[in-house]
Amino acid sequence: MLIPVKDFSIDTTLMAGQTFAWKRLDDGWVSFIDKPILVRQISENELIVTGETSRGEIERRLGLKDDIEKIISSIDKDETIHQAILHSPGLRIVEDGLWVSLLSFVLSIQSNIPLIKKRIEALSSIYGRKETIEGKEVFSFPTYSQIYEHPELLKRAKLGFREKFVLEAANFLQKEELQIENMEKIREKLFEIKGVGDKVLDCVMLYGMHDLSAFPIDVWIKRILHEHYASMINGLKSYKDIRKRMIEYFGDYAGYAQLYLFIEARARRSDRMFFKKN
DNA sequence: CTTCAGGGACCGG
DNA sequence: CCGGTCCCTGAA
Repeated sequence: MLIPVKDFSIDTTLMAGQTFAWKRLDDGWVSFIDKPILVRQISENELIVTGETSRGEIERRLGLKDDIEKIISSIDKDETIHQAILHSPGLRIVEDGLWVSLLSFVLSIQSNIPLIKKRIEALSSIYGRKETIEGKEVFSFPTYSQIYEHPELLKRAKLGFREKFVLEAANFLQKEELQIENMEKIREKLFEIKGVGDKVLDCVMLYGMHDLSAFPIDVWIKRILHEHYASMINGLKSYKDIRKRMIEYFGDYAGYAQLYLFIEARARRSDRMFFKKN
C-alpha cells in the first residue's frame, strides 16, 4: 500500500521520544499491536506500508491527518519555539492508543529512553506473540489482559518499583469499561490509577489519545521553560499552574509546541556531550 | 569494585 | 506544598 505524504518525516517523528510502539529496522519501522505492520518512507512524499492494516489506521497512528501548517502557524509565537520548529521538519505527533501509551509512560518514570525501550522489549518477549513480516520476526506489544492473567511473569521484566504500577494499570483497564466520550472524564478515571500522576497522564492524553492541547512537563521541558520562558512562569510553582500558563500561551496545539521544545532540549544535551568528548 | 543520576509518583509531615 | 524514598540499569 502506498500512502502519499507531505512535509512528513517518519524518522523525525518516530525518533522524537514520543512513542515506544515502533521499532526501527534497517530500512523501515515496524509496529505490532494487533497485527505486525511495516512502514517505509521511500521518498519525501511516499510511504510504503505492508501488513494487515489500512490507510486510515496508518494516517491516524502517525498523525498524518494533522494540519501541520495550521498547527505551526498557531504555535509559532517566539524565537525559541520558532527555532525548535525549524530544527524538526516533518514532525508529527503519533497516536499510540490508551493502553500502549499508558504502559509506555508508566515505564518511563525515573528512566531514560534506552531503559524504557529495553523494558518494552522485555515485556514483549515475555508476553508477546511472535510473528514474521517480510521475513523479520517481531513480538507483539503486551496487552493488559495478558498482564492481568499472568501477573507473576512481570518480575522477569525487572521493572523495579514500576511493577506494581503496571499491574495497577493492567487491572484497571481489564475491569473498567472506558468510553472515549470526553477527554476530561478519561483523565479523571485514569488519575485513580496508582502510578499515574500529572505528567504520565499528560503524555497519555497527548501521545496516546491525540489530545493536542495536552502539555506534559518533564525535566527537559522544565529546563527550557526556566531558560527561555522564565518571565512567563514567574511565581508559578505547581505543575498544574505552569501547565495552565503554557497552554494559555501556545493555545489549542500546545502539545506540538511541547514536542518541538522537547526535541530541541535533548538535541542541545547531545551537543554538549559531543563537545565534552572532544 | 562503588557511586550516582535517570522522560516521576507516593506518602508523611 | 515540600522532601525523602522507591527499583533497576548503565555510565562514570
